[in-house]
Amino acid sequence: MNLQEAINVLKEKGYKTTGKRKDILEFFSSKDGYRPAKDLIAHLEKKYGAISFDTIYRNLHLYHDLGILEKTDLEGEKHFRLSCSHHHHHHFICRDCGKTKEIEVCPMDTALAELTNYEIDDHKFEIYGRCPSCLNA
Amino acid sequence: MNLQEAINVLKEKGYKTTGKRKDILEFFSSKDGYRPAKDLIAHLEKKYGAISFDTIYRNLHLYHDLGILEKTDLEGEKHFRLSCSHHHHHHFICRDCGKTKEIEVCPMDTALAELTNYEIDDHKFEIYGRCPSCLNA
DNA sequence: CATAAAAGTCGTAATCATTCCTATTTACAA
DNA sequence: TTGTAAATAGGAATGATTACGACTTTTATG
Repeated sequence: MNLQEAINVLKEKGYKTTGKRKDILEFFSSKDGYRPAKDLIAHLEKKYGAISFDTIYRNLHLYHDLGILEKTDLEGEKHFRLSCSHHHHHHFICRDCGKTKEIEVCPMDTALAELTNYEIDDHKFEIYGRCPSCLNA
Repeated sequence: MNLQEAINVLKEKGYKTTGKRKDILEFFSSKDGYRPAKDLIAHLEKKYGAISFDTIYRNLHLYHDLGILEKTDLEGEKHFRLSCSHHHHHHFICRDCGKTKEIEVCPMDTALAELTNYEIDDHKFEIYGRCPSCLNA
């Protein structure tokens, strides 16, 4: 999903497109990895001097509910990135820079065979480590 | 890993086996799912009336470092369970009762082919939902 | 046993991410 | 342009976790 698509989703659903909402989307569309709220706060404070936590977290949740942002829990902090909605896949996540690489393999189809009579809501397959550019630096 | 094995690991590494350390291990060996610190605190308070956070978290970290406990991040809370060290596998986790079911399939071998030049430290494959007994209740 | 050093624990304060609250401001439809 | 529901500000509250100095227990050793 890109910036314009995200704004369209917002408008279609009847949400207002405020300056800060656009700023938040621009922030994530300029990154290609998972980012914690604190990075977003730091970014917006450069422009506005101060920003309400409420604005940050309300919009992060809204975007997540609308499918605009993906979320993952990394060491007690929620991290977000723009959804890559084109197809189902998982991520390698660099623990230094937060950048992600798509992993095409998904083990759910075989795993489901082991889970008859279970209700499945969600699943997570993530690989952690260091990406080539962080290894060289 | 069972209670006695865990105590052995503790002794082998030169750590003292105090009453509270045994209590903590007994707590986890009596459960078969991931439990948050707050459940452990509630359990120990029944016996001791009050317990220091320091004792709880210090020992949870120690056990995790020693490989006695496995850890996962669930909605901003760290959850722990006794390691099932016999072989590599993953878990289904019930979001109601916390109980887990082992999943044998692991996609890492195929995923690694997509990650040449990456340093891989860890990976997580978890399936979330509701277990049969919670579905019936 | 006695005992002392090391390791563990206590009680509480501090920290950090996140949530909550009320007053004020803003986007946008009419 | 204006009315109003939605959004934001500013800061207090919450909940999990970490930190710390003082005190207590475990365990090795004589």
